[in-house]
Amino acid sequence: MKQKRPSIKDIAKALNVSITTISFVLNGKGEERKISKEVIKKIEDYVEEINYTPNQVAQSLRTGESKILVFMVEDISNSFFANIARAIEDIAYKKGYKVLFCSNENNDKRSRELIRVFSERLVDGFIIIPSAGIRKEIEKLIKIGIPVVLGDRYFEDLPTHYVVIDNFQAAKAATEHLINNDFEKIAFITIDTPQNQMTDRFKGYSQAIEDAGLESIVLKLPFETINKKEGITSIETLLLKNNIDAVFFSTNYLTQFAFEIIKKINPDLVYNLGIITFDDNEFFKINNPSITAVAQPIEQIAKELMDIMFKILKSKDKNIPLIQKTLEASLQIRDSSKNLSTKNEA
Amino acid sequence: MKQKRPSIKDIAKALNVSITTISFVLNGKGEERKISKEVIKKIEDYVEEINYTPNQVAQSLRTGESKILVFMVEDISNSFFANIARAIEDIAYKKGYKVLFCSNENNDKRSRELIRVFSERLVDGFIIIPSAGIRKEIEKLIKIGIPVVLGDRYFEDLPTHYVVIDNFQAAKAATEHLINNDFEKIAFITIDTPQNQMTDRFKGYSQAIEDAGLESIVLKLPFETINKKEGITSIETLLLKNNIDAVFFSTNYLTQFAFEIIKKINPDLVYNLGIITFDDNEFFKINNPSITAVAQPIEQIAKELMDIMFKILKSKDKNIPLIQKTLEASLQIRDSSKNLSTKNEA
DNA sequence: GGAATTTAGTAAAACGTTTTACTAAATTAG
DNA sequence: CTAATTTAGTAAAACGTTTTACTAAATTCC
Repeated sequence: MKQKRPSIKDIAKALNVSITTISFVLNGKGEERKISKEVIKKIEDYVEEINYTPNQVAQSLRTGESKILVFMVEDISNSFFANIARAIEDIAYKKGYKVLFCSNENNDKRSRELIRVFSERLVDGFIIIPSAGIRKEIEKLIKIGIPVVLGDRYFEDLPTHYVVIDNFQAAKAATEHLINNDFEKIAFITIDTPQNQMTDRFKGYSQAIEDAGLESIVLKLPFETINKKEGITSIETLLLKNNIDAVFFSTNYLTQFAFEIIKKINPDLVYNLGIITFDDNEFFKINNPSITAVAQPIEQIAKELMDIMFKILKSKDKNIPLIQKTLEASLQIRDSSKNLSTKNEA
Repeated sequence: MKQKRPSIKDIAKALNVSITTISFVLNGKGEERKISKEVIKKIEDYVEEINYTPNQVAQSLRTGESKILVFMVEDISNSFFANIARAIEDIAYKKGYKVLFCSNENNDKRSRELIRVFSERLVDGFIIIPSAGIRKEIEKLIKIGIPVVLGDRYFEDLPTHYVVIDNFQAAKAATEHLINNDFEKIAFITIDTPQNQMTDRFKGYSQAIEDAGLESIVLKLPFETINKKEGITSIETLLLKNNIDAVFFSTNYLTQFAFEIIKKINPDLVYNLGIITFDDNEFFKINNPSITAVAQPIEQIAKELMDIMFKILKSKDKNIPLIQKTLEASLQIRDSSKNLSTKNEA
């Protein structure tokens, strides 16, 4: 059943030329290598006719390039990562690269396993949203000479190329926006992780709260408790006991998780709370109330990541200086950060 | 800078055995090939020590297998596809396969280009959500002997393996649900395409409407008009002029698109309309009102797709009988399909 | 008109595996 | 004690490219 695809050798036999000649022609080096017009035409025509395409595996083996990149994210089904993935895909295919996606669940063991699978000389480079504990593995990849670019977060003590956003400023601005709208008991709900995208958001919140002389109310949820009873209880407790009037969520899946809880406690609560979330989403726009969100510049992030990747790939052996980009996020102000009560009471 | 990774040859030199022996040992054929315990141990230890991993490209070239699958969807950033992708990824990596994702934008030209890129003997199989006009290309892939499984839709006149859901029943049940809730002017908004996932949904709606003796109100939007002025006008016109009391959207991005318009026309409109959408989403649960949705069994779809793929891969040369699965969707009943007005008026 | 150069290619090695076919030594059978 | 069999491996081909080093013939130079 399985047909044997034609190889260069078959073409050589059919046209009575050497495989070298064919290879040169196919790689556009015909003129340069002084192959005659007629032979070039003959080869091109025949290749067209039998619809020959080179075996990429053989090309890879010979050239050492696979034209495949890995994009490792926390979870490809999360809209933030899925959107970046889409943008990266577009750029990659335009440049003749393919992209292997994988989800590390922000889990070190899984990250290591994935890196191991790929580093077997199958891929040309890694774009990684790293989990907290894979500093060593990243370091090793770089030492071996495989191009690596980190996204969303990085390791403070490991010099790598990266693209992140200014999480401190973004979180500070978001918190200040709530403060300016007369919210006074503003809670910050975040993930309990040492990763700097989260700690910076926390710092931004803290700074704004401190500057305003307000009370800091923070809930740090362990990643594993999301969508679990333990997480639900923590959020319920916070919402009910602390008499808070606003919440700032540090990431999109927290918001999603918390909304279900809020809805269960009291469907009206969502209207009475000031709400801001990190990471924007189509649905926040159409929700009632529409949700104010810190929007990361998805397209730009993807573009910068890929720009760096291609720069490394082009530079081949010689090391290029570190490229570390910090982009700006933008606050999408919507209904959920309007304060409907305080002013009237005053 | 770039270190040369050790190859079998290097191990052979270091241990003074032949590369054949090493290959046998590495592939677990040591005992079978009567290699002595000591040599096996020596090789395994050394491999462990230098952290050797075989070059997958060379393996691929030799064996003809790349352990890479392609998953081609309309748009990887669409939550429906992103979720299937995630499930597929999990299954694939467990079996030692990697997954290349790509988005065809439901566009024939792009689909063809992608198939061309991949069919160059780089991938072991295709899982494809096909655009309308690539029947020929799919046929060619199958003829060449590359495993192909279609998802979400298929070509009526082309015998292929596929996994779909019973769109007719799902749409009929959803429409009947609206009818049972006393909605009487139920509009169906869909994409103008001949693909059977959509035509079946349309048929399901039509059947239910006809059975109930109601008026059929249908808007078929060309794919290109989504998020464009033209599409906005069409939806606005439908919503305003026809005095409809319910809407059934045939796919998630239509719902998203329409909600923005509904919100702009009149924020309260969303509460007064009966609404059902195809494809469920976390956000429909937390929206106000929560949105009734036809939920496709994501995990099951992914599992069936991969089951079929692995069956084909295992069967190697000999053709296996066609596997065509039709799964059931489930209606997630929420606020948006409750009728708040009609009963009271009566 | 011979040397130098250009033209128009080709042969063969290499990339790193897997696998088939072979072999020399040791063991067993009769 | 010889023949047959088993043990413990090895040599070499093959997968399909790219690329380096080569060459024979034609052309140009002076």
